[in-house]
Amino acid sequence: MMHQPAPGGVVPPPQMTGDPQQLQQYQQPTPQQWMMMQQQQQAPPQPVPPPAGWTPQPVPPPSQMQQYQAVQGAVGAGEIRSLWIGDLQQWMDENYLTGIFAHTGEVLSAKVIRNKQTGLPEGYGFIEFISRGAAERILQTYNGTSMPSTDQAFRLNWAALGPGEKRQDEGPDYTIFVGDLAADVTDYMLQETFKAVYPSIKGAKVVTDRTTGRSKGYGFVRFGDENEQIRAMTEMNGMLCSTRPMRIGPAANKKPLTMQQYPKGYQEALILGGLDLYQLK
DNA sequence: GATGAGCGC
Repeated sequence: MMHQPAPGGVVPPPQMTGDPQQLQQYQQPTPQQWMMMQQQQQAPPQPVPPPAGWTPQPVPPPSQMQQYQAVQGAVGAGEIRSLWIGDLQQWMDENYLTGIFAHTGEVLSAKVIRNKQTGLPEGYGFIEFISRGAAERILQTYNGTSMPSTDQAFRLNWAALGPGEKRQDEGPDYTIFVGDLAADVTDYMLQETFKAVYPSIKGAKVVTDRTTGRSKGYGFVRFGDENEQIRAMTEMNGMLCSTRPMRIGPAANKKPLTMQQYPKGYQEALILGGLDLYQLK
């Protein structure tokens, strides 16, 4: 196992006594506010505005965070020290997120992304730590384990961008399906397996069960270069990743190309064929 | 087990 208990200085949470990858049905003593909110939430499945009293207490940042705020400027600028967190439930707010890691003293802030129109959480957020190392420890230690007060697994990853940065299209992705993966294969391992031979690799993702966080045994690898995608389909089929040979197939692309990504002649054919432009945007 | 969906104003 690559994972290790958090090194000195960081008190591991109580559920972290064993292998973090072994999911536990551990239930932490439940803060009442969260439970109450959870119940409110479950009763009427509301599409629209958060009930008043959604947030039990406004978030006064713990005083220790302010100390670290000062440190922040000294920390390497441009260093990514935020984690992206997904699969959040609706009642999980900034308080909840910072609370989880408060004992480390290394959390700077948390942000839950909400829909601008409805104000409802989008199901993901960001957590900023005092350093990349701190964030990495959290990622290693918690990813895949149960979130407090739930049997929902943490889904954590590096934040790809800093706040305010724009995600730019680097062109289309060429994706392959990879099946027969061993249970221990992670996004990172999958990507590394291809990286040396296919430099255009953009990312790899192992599909996991939403609640347990366990691998479903298949995933996707994205390339920037179509030729590398095509080569990988044959060259990597049957190659070992972790302990098992991969079975590679074409990816069923759920996300259609944008109109600009089609070759010119093909665009016209689509239009003549009555395919609406807006379906492709 | 067999075709996801996840990046901030």
